[in-house]
Amino acid sequence: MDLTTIFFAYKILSVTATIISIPKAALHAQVAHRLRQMLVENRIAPGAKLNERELSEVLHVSRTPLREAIKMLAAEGLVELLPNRGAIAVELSEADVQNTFEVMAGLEAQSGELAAQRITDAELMEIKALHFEMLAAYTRRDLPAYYRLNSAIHHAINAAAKNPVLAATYRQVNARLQALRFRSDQNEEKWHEAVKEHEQMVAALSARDPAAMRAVVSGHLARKLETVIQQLRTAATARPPAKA
Amino acid sequence: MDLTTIFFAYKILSVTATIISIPKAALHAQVAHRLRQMLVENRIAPGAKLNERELSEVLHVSRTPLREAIKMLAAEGLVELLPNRGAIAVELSEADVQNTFEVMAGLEAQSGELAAQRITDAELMEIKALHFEMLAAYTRRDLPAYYRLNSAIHHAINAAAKNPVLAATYRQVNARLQALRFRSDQNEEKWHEAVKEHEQMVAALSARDPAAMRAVVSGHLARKLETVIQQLRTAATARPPAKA
DNA sequence: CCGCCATTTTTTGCATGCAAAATTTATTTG
DNA sequence: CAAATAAATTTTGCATGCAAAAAATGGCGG
Repeated sequence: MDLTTIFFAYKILSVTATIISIPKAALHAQVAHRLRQMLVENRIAPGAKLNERELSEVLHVSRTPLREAIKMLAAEGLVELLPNRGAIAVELSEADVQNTFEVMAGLEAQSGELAAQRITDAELMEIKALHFEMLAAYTRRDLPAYYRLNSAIHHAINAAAKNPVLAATYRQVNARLQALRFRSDQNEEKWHEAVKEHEQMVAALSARDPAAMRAVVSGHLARKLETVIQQLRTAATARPPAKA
Repeated sequence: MDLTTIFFAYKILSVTATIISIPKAALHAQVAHRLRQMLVENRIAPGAKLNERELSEVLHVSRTPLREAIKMLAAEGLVELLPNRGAIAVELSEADVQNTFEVMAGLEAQSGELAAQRITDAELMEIKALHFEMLAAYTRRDLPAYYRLNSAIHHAINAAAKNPVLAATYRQVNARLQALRFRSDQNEEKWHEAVKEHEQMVAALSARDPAAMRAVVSGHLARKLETVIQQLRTAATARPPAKA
């Protein structure tokens, strides 16, 4: 066997990889992704320390790519760096939650406003379909399915706004809040309100009415904030401190 | 001399450091700061490669903290990571610039809206003072001073909005645009318009009129986008490609 | 002379090593 | 026994080393 054969084998693999387009992501990127998930799913509690040796063993990587991933998460606002003391998962105070929600509300309102201007008929139909699926999940009181569809709808609205920068900014700010919502159970009445607000969103999008869409989305987020704050307070009284 | 003396000396230093509060920032943070400056000031051209060996020599650090800093800048959207090929300074297409400006406009509009609701008399007075200083700079056609004061006013409005998360998000998105504005010379007519719009902002803040403030800020940003796009196009025709 | 392929050189990405700082544990003293 | 200090341990932060990938160089045939 000659080197040419090896070379071509390599080329084929390389091309295949390029076509599949995910040959293997860089290690630090993989680690960042997994850590992000762990943070968002509350598998790492807010305030908990990120021990480098420990995590490098769990994730089967050396400390170098792990540390690079942690720096990225810090820039994203998911962890906080303490000089000479490593990193901890961000712990949002009630004020932090309010401020973050305020920003989220602004971003979603803008997203909705733009979507109402730019949405295509195909996109609108798909959102309507998702909306009906969500109604089904609501009727069954299937919370996981409801969340999944709710998130899909918001994602679809973002896509319809046709602004990738806005979508990325939204995702980044939203990531910090995901950890909060992750285990939030629904109040029946609020849930009903939320569903009705979603109806109004679909109506505003169908009417291509940006101002109406902004108003509905803003109100929707304001109520969501209320719900989260309530849960935050009851949770805080039940379980005083946060630990690693 | 005994160890106790050493211990107390350490404690004193430590406390002093805490009071002064900048004993020495972590190396990766310093590097990130310096790189950020270099990118924003166009000392690293858009599209240019960030050579690790080269930069580590210039900045007098090893590659490890440098790489950590680059990862942070990537998360901030100032550089782009190319798998196995390092990082390059982001190069914004015209569409990117439009999308980024759209987000900026939304954030500034919200910031203005909130500021109009929450600004204190003291803050308002300071903004008015800065505004007069800016008028002085405009009258002298002192562009650097004008920019500095313009930026100070926007910063003050952000502060008056009393939302640190919004301010941080604003800063991050704005950083990507700074590189563009850095060497933009002013068109006399547009400049005059901008100054008039600033007058309207002060008026809206004084009147504590959130809706008016949002409208003025939105218009202001829309015009700024126009100016930047114009300059981008003339610059693009003058100097076709970007190089390292 | 130009394009293509093999070889060399450079560069990136990750692992490891080592010193300084922080934390924990042990010990001493009032 | 408690407070405080000293020693030991752990942990972080940075530098260096090494393998793999990419880029640059050089040689070959057309």
